[in-house]
Amino acid sequence: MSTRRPGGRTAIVKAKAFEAARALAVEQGLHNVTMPEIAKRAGVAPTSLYRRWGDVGSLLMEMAVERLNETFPLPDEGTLVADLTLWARRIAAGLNADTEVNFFHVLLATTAMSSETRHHVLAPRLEQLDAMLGRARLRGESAPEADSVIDHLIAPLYMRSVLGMPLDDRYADKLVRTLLETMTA
Amino acid sequence: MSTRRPGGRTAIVKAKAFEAARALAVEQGLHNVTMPEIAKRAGVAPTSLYRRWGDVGSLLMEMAVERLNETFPLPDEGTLVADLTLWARRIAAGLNADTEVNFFHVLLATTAMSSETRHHVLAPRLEQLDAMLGRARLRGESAPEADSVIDHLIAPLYMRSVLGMPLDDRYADKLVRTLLETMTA
DNA sequence: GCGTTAAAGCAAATATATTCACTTTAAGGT
DNA sequence: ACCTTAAAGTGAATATATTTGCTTTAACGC
Repeated sequence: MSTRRPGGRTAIVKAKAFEAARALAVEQGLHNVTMPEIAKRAGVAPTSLYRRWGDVGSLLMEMAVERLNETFPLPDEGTLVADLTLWARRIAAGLNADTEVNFFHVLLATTAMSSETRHHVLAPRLEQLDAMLGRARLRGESAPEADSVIDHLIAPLYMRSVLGMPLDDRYADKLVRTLLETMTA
Repeated sequence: MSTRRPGGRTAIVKAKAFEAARALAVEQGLHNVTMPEIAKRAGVAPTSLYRRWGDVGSLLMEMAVERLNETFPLPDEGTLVADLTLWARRIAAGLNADTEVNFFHVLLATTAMSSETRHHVLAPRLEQLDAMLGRARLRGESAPEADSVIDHLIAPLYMRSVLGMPLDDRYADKLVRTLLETMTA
């Protein structure tokens, strides 16, 4: 039988590879990260990385998804304003941090991505967002559509990061306010 | 003396290289485009490309900027709604077109870009936007800040393209409406 | 613990990108 | 037309990424 063996060494290689990839990405930019470099920094054999991930793009993508879920879990604070505010602030902080990879940069940098892959990666997040908005509605709050949140909260945050415009809590809060006002209007 | 010679052959090489780069980018994705491939398709020597642009990223970036300015000049239609609507619809159409490179994809894919380079590339566009909004104000119309246009018109369009969400004229129009309403509110 | 074998490591082969030293072509000034 | 030389081309050298075949290690089931 073919039994998987995700424990011990395998897990260690993955952790070391992801950490090396993250570090290299923030130090020298996503598109300068290569398999041999990751392998060297992680202290593992390049062959192991090629075998498991095929190419740098896939490795970076998996790393970024894992990090996204660990670092930016969708909040559940009891009110929608609180949830949105916390989430927006966290994203702003992450985009500012120079130890963090920008998830959307990775999404774009690893572009070969078929629409299936993209969907596979994004769908769970979208579900979490829907869940967050659903909870708000169950509490009797009025909540915007998920699409509106993407359009007027997430999109501006990432766009500003891409354009090199400053991002802070005040700005994040303003986006939340605009989003909720537009909805009631 | 060192006199430049941008005419004749030099211009032809540039045109052929840009066209080859565009075609390859839309066919196989930005990150699969290589110098040797561009050279082959363009029918020019790889050395010429390396000498002139240094690396693929710079070549793609220059190509994308040139295309952006040719394909999406900022409109001047006489009213702000008309300007914004036309612009938004053009961007939506460009993002849908499978013969067109997505400028922001390039901006991100060629990430090594220093903030100076980024500024250098984006500043002219920002000025054009400011000019467009300025014209509206001179006509006595009330116009949003350039930042708002970026946050609530440009950002959603590109974000939806990245996420693989559908983009059409109706959606573009809706964004324009929301933008102008939010402003007056 | 022990055996099986998934997954890592190693070394060498191959493919691909990039640079270098040099030659040829033709743009722009006279 | 003719010179000068910027810019393109050529072929070979080098560097770097990727693949391949084989060996070693150690995770998981008994």
